[in-house]
Amino acid sequence: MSEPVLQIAIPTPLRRLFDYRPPAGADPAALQAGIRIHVPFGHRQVIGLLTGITQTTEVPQHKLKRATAVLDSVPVLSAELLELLGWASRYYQHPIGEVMLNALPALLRREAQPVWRGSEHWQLTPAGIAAINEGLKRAPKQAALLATLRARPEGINAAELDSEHLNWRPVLKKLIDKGWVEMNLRSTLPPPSANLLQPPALTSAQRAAVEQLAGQLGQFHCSLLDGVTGSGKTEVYLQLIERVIAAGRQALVLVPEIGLTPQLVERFRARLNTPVAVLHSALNDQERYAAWLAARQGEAGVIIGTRSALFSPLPNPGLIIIDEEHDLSFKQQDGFRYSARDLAVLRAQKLDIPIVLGSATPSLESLHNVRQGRYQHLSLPERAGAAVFPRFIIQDVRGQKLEHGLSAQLLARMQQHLDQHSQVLLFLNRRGFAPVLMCHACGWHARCARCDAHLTVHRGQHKLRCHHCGSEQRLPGACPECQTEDLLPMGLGTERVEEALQARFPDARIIRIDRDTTRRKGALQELLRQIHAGEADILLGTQMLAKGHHFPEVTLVGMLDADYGLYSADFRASERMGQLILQVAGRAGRAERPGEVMIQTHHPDNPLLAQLAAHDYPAFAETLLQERAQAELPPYASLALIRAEAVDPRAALDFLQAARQAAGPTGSDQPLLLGPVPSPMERRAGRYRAQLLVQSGDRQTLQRFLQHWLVRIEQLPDSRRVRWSVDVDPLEMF
DNA sequence: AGCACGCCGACT
DNA sequence: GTCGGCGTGCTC
Repeated sequence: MSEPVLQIAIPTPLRRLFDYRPPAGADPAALQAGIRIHVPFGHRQVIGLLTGITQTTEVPQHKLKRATAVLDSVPVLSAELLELLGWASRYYQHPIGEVMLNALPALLRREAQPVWRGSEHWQLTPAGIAAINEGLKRAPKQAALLATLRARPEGINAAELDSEHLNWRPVLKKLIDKGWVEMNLRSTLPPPSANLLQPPALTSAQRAAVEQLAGQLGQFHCSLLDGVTGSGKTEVYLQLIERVIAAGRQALVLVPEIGLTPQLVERFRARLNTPVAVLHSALNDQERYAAWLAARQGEAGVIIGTRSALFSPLPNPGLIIIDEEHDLSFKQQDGFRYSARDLAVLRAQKLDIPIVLGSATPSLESLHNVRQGRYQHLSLPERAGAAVFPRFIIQDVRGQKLEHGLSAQLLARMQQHLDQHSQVLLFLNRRGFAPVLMCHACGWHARCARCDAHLTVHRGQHKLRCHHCGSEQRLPGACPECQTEDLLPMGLGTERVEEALQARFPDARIIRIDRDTTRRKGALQELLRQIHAGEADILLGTQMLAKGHHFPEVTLVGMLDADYGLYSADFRASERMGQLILQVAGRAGRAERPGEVMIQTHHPDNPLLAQLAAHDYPAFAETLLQERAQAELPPYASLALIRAEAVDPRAALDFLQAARQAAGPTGSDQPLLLGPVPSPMERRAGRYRAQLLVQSGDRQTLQRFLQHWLVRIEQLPDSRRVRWSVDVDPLEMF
């Protein structure tokens, strides 16, 4: 009898599995698909994943090696996940070994037998409690930290402290030295709260949605929960999850990167009678492994996380929720370029459980799926509570003299709202002081040495910075070409608007929120706290300000420049602009004072703006869908984008040209190849970039084509001298 | 991607 | 004489 052959996924960019003989003396019963296994690979030992067992192999006997050791007694990937990942590897054309191993927590990728040591958290000691009662007048920082600790008798970890305190470590050290605080290691998730909050009353639409969805638990259903901002989608999720937990099953909740805030997690923990495992980028490897274990052991009834949490083990699957399903962060933008939203739908289907895609501004893809009858449509048309929709004002700024980007009308309205002690929110999707620095004498522009881009002026830090490669230099005092000291910052950024606002409204307290003001850990949380505490009058920011946060005191929203999305090279720009405008608008308005949204534009007659202003997202989406259908773009066609980059100016284009040749003749039943062309920003970080677009009306056709074509591309002589990648269903077209 | 092998230039 | 440059080839 011959030995079985193990098919192993190896973390390498090679697009295949590798065959091995079983480890010496291995128990055949121990060789289950989904276990990790040590194997010799080339000249090193690696951790691979057993995906299957066969009896035959094409590999010649002399090449076939013996695996070294079985590492797991229980599979780390269930059959269900193995199948999903195999499918994803084929669909996204990404090497199977990288796909499989990436689905595991880093600790399992690296270590044969990781040890869970527990995560650090801190608690007050009885002496600490006594100290608070005595009062600490001379040490305000210590007092503040003690207050936080007192509010969390079950203990608080580093990530949570980061969100509430700046530079807390030295202060904490003092408290530990005094014996007021002790560090403990927690081995499991915090247990569910002893006194859970009661669910609030639902609106009729919320109740209808919950009932409809609850009636469908136990089998696959994909529903689009189309709920305007403020309509209470989260409450629908919570009540649905309560039923899933009551049935002894698990719910997986995926949220966008910026959506996963401590407040959201708190809300889940305060309501749900189950341990909640949280997976996000700020976790260290130990914490990530702990959350993964809690999911796999079924201890966590809810797993909430960003994109990669999709691959969490779910021994008792009951429900998947994708919140803000239109959000771009569900698509990974490098390496394994998967869409967590799309794969989640497939996972739910394979698990035969329901999935809910929630959004106030659904993606055109999802709306299309509703029309095709693939998704069920549930809508929450009203804002919960007494909140009213804001009124839109389309402000024509053509020919107007703008004061640092602000029209007279917007300034006047701001004054009105500020006089009524309301908050005003201004949105400008450009950070820094000015996007261009020009010499008034000779016309010189500050350009990045490594990119085809202007350098942005950051006046506060006296820097010129490239927003594409991150390089920076001192702000010059004089033109490097003609030495004239007459350099003009041109155009607007949030920093400049902030300065202008401060001059225009000297008494207003202004808070700017963009990547520059929130870089420090915990800085965003602190600014948000100030806003909620009413310590701000004007909020100014980039899209960070638009997503996920709720500002009940804001009654006026101003979009300084809505035009960039209307006529862009990227066919998705207008969809995104619309979603952003409605999201920003959703920040305004509450019971007593309905909000206003002023949109400054040079295209006041654009029908898309009119549809948004009428709160008619369906009509807006319909217009865009018709455009997409006409242009044969997604969701009416499938796309794949091959990107290439190289230091040599011609290499990327030449490589893609060769790739195009390698595709052979294109018939009418074959996908269309468009390009290669230089990328919209050809040079970035010192590399020249190009792209080749593949388009087909049929997904399957595109799949089959890519599968054969990529093998040929890999055999091209330049395929190792040029950095290249495939992006199936690309969202960003450059 | 790693990693080793291999064949030509300037060094203790 | 050899250290090391990165081209080329392989990974069951």
